Amino acid sequence: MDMKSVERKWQAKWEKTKLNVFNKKNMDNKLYVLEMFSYPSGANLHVGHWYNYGPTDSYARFKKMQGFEVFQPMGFDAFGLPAENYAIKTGIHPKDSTEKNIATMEQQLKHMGAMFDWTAEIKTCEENYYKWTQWLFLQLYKKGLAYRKEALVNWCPSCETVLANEQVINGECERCGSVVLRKDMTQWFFKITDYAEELLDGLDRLEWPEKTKLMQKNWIGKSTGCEINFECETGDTITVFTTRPDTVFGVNYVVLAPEHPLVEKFKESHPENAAAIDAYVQYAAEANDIDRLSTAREKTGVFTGSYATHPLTGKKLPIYLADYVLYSYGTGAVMAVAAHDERDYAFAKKYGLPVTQVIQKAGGETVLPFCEDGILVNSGSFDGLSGDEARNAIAVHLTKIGKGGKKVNYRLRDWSVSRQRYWGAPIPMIHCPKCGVVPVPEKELPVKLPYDVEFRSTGKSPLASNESFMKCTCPECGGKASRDPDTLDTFVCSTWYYLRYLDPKNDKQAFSKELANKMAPVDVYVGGPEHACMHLLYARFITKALRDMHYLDFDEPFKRLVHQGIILGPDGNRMSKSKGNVVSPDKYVDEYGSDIFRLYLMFGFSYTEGGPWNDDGIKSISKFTDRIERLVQASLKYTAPANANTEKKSAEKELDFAKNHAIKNITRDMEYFSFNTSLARMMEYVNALQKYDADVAEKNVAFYKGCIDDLIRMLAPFAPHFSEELWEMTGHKNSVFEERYPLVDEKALVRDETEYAVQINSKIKAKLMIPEGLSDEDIQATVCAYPEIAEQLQGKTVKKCIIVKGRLVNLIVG
RNA sequence: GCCGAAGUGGUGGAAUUGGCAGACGCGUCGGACUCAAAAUCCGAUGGUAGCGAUACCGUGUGGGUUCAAGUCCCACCUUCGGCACCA
Repeated sequence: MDMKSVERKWQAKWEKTKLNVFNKKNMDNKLYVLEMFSYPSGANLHVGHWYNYGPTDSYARFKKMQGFEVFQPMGFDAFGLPAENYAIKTGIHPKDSTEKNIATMEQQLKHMGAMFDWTAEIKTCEENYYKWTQWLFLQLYKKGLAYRKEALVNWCPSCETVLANEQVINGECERCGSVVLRKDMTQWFFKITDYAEELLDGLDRLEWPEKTKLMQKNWIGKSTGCEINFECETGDTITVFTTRPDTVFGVNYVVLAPEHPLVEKFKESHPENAAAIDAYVQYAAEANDIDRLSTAREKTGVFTGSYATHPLTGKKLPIYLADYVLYSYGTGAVMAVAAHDERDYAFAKKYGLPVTQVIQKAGGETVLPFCEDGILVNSGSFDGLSGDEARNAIAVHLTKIGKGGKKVNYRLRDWSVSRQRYWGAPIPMIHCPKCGVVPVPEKELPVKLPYDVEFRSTGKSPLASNESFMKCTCPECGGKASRDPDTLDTFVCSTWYYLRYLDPKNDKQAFSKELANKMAPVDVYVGGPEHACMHLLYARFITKALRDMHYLDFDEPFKRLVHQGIILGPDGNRMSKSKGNVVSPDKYVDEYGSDIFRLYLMFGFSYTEGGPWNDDGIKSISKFTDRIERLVQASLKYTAPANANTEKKSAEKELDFAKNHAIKNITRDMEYFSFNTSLARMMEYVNALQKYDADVAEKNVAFYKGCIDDLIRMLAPFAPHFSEELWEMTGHKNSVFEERYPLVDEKALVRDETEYAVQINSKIKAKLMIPEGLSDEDIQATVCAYPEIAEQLQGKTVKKCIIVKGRLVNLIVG
C-alpha cells in the first residue's frame, strides 16, 4: 500500500467531514483528552513530540470508538527564552522565528494524522491569548494573590543581564564566562503558598501516578514544628523555625542566611567585622541553592560579632552567617544544635564551637551527632521527656512566655513570575510616581508587546528601552507614569490554556464559565514527568484561585494524569544538538509513513518508561501491516455458497477465542496506556487469522469476514489511515471511526479445561489440564491421581495443598 | 547533596500486582519455495551439563521474609528525571 497517498487521502476526507471536530451536541458524553502543548523551539517536530502525541491519539481514537465524544485540541506554548536567545544570536525577531516554527510544526502535526480539533487551536503569543493571561494576572492582583518583593536573580555583571539557571554554567555566564552573582531585584510573585495546604490535601483525590503525587508532596514540603524567638543585642529579634524544639536547650549558636536583612545591622554594631561579613556575603552570592544545600559541601561561615540571648536559659549565643541556611526557606535563620544535627555538628567542629548534648539514646550509647528522637537531658524541667511529648511541652511553654510557639512551615515558596525579558506577556501594571503601583484597567487590555525592541542586554529589561511602550498615563491620577518593563514567566501562560481551548475565540472573556464547568476538568492529561512539580502544580494553584474568584466550580485541572517516558538518543543520553544524538522522526515518516512510525513508537517501547532510541523493529512493523493487507485482500475473494453451514466448528471456535482474547486484553491495556501489550495481542490475533486462513480449506466465510471486519475495527485506533483504507477496501461506506470498538463475548472465552502448573515442594513437576469448576478437594484429587505426580508422591504424605485457581497447585510433602 | 524513578535473554520489552520468568517482536540458526536472490512461509532459540528423558543455575549486588519473590523488607552499586529563570 502506498502509505503516503493513503495518508493524504484520509487526512483530506477527515477534514472535509469534520471527523475530528468536537460536536458540542454530544457534550454530555464528552471526554477531554489533552496532550501537553508544544514549545516551538526547533523548526521541527521532535521524536519526543511524536511519542507524546501519536500513542495518546490512539488512546483518544480508541475512546471515540467506545462511544465518547472526544475533545483533543492542540496548540503552542509560544513565548519563552530560547526564541529570544536565538534572536540575540541571529538577529531574527522572536515573533518571526516563532511564527515560522509554528507553521512548520502545524504541517507536521497535521501529517501525523492525529484527530486534533484544529478549530480550537491556540498560540500563547497571540494578542487574543495573552490578553487573557494579563487578565488573569489582574484578577490575582485584585484577589491579593500577586504582590511585589525582593528576590535573588542570577546576574552577569559584565553582560549586565539576568540569566536563567540554564545560562549559568558552573557558576559562570554561558556567554562571557564572568562569575555570576546572585542579586536582589524587585519582582512580582504569586502567592501559591496560600494554597499550600489545599494543594497538598487535593493530591489524594487525583488519579495521578503515585510517584508524581509524592514528588509534589515533597515539593510542598509541609513540616510541623515550632518558631522560637532569640533577642539580639541590637534590640532585634531573630525568629527561627525548627522541627526539633526538643533540642532547644542544646542551642550553641544562631545562624542567619547571608542574605538576611539583619546582616546590615550587625555590620553597623560591629564595624570591625564588616569587611569579613561583606566578603562572606559575596562568596555566598556566587553559589546556587543546590550547592549550598549539599551535605557534601564544605561548611563555611563567618561570625558577626553579635550575640543573641537564649529564650529559655538566657545564655549568650554567637550569631553566625552561613550559606547552608537559605533565606528562602523558613525564616532564613536557624538555631544550631551541634550535638543533634549533622550540618550544625560539622560547622561547630570546624569553628571550634561548643557541643552540648541534650538528647540521650533510649537504651544505648549516644554517638554525636545524634539526630534521632531520644530522652531529654540537660533540659531543665523537661528532662526525661522524649519525642513528640517533649516537642509539645516545649512549644506550649514557649507560647506561654511569648517567645515562640507551634508553627507549620512549607518548603514551597511563592512563585516568582517577573522576567526581565522581551518574549513574554507584558505585566499589565503601571508605576505612577504619585499613586504607586496601579493595575492597567481591564478594558485597556491587552498591553501589547511592541515589535521594535532592543532585546540585547542593556542592564535593564528589553521593554524598558522602548519609550513608546513605557510611557503611559496613570489610570488613577491621569499623570505621567510608566509601564512595568517585565514580562510574565511562560509557566503563567500554561496554567490556564486547558480552559482557553474550550472557548478559543471568546473576545468577551477568558473562557465561558458554563462551558468550562461542563467540559473541564481535563479527563486525561498526558505529558512528560519533568513537569511533575512546576507546571502541574502551578496549573492546580491557578485553578483553585479561579474557583475562589468564582470563575469555575471545580478545583483541579487534570483529573487523570499519564506521563510518557523520555526517548533518549541512541547513545542513552538525552537528545541534544550539542551531543549530536538527535533523531528526527521525519526520515522514518517519509520512508514508512506516519501509521507505521506511530505503531513502532507504541510497540517498541514501554510507554511510561521510554528509553534509548533504536529502530531495529520498525521494519517488522511494516511487515506486520503488509501481512494484514494480504489477509484482507485474500478475504475479499472468498464467497459463501448459498446453503453455507454457519455452525462454528473447532477451528472457528479457536479463532473466535483468539479474537475475544485480544479484544478483552486490548480493552484493558489501552486504559493503562499499555500500547506495546495491546499490539502484542493484536499480533496474536493476526497470527490466528493467518493460521485459519492457511489451514482451513472449507471456511465459514461469513464468520471469517466478520473476523476480518473486527480486525480492522480493532486496528483502527493504532493505524488510522491504513485502517480507513482497509475498511473502504472491504466495501464499507462509512468511516471506521464511526464504528464501535468490538466488545468482548465472554462466552467465547469459556474453556472446558485450564492448564495448571503442578509443584511439589514449590518446584514445578508437571503441567496438566484440569476441568473447570472443580472444588479444591477435587482439584487435589485429580492432580494426585495423575500418574506422573502419583509416582513422585509414593511413600510420602501430602501435608498441605496450595491451590491458586486457574494457575497452580503446590503440594507440600514430607 | 536532596526528592522521585528504573535495572529482566544477544536485543526492545512482557509477567493478570506474591503464583508456570522471558508474552509479542527483533536478531541468530535450521528448513521450505526459487536457477539464484529478495519477499513469503514453517521450526528452533535464557545459560551450563547430557545422545536423551532430565538436572542444576538464572530478573544489578549482598542479606532477609514466605509453601512460593522480578514483585515485599534491609543494605549497597549503576543509570535516568526534577531541584523553583529551559519548557
